[in-house]
Amino acid sequence: MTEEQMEILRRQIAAYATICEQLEDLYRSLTTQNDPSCNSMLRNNPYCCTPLMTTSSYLGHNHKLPRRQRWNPTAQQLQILERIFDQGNETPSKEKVKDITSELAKHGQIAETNVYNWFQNHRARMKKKQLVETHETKVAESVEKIVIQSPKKGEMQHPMLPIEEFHGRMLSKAKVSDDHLIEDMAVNSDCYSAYMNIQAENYNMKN
Amino acid sequence: MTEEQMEILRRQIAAYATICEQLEDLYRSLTTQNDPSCNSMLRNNPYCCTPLMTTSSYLGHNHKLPRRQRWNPTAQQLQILERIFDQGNETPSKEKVKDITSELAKHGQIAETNVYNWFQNHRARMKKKQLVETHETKVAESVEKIVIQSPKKGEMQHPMLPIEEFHGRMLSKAKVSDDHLIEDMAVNSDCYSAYMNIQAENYNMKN
DNA sequence: GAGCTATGAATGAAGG
DNA sequence: CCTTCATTCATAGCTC
Repeated sequence: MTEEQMEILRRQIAAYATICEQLEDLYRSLTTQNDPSCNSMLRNNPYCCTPLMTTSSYLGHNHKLPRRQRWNPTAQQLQILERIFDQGNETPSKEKVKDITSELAKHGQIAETNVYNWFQNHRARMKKKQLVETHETKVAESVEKIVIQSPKKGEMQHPMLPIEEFHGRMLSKAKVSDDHLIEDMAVNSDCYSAYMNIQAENYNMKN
Repeated sequence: MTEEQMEILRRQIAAYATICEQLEDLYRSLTTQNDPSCNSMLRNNPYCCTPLMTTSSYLGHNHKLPRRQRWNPTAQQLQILERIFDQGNETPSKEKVKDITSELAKHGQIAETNVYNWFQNHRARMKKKQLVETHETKVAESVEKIVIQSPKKGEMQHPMLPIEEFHGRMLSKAKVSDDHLIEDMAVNSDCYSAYMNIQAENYNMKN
């Protein structure tokens, strides 16, 4: 086989490689079912991407497997969305969604469903986050009131409270019902961690 | 403060750090309240994980106190999760997640969110793996049956089938319904890639 | 210490 | 709204 024949073969292969990619795209655009294997069909095939297959540049254009993408808010869009969300986080009406969408369209590609979904998701997920923040606030306040204020800054007046005594002090202030007791046990273990670390830092500051 | 005192303090802190983790686990095993903050109590506490906390090796065993930026299942937990997954890999309900979480809490730090995420990820990734394997099996079988057996080894009896003809041969055997037709289009693009590469390799072997 | 893979987590989207 | 899925991001752990 002559070098010229090899050259022809390479061109042919390159051409077919592109056709394959186009077939993949066609498949993706036709099917309504998302098929994750689709994306990696060529990539994971041991027969593909052999040295010969890298010659797709023979076709003259660098074909870049376009992927169907989901909306990704730009930084500006996010900023605006969060601002609107903060000033009244009720679900916006249809009219409001329209307005917001046209506003955001100035800063990038967007559709009304994107806005709607964003508010739904953001609201639900902020709500969950709220639980975490509530918990952390409890820890911070408890440590502030019960632990930090007792020793003077920069020194340790009493060496490390035993954990039982520490919990006793915390629980005596916190217990309301059994449920609350259990919850406060968790808060207390955090508080005690904080307590220990602060005490240790105080030691360090003296050295 | 003498160095000896510091040493005692460090040991004490390390011991209490472990106690705190155990308290956390206890809390998780007792509560049925969905509390996503639980997992990140120590992690998100600004007072934790200060330099002094890295001295946990003082406890004698090399428990390296990973900073737990994200949950890492223990071997036992993984084993249980996979067992549960295998006996019915539908997404577990909220109640089920709670039960599983309590069960796993006996074997180490965990939160309901972790369990939920694990099932989501595991299910999705098993499914994807399955599809890829199915696809690759199809490609291998098709290439074996239709492509490789036709030319004799080391030579090419007919130069490169045009892709239309190739697809015609493949589809005539594969078509069952419209859905299957579409899917097999994708398989065929892979098969043709394989076909081309094998033919090309045959050429190369002769040189 | 720069890539690579596995995988925990975050997020856009869809359906009920 | 709530749940769930598909996809993407991020990083811990590994290899060279």
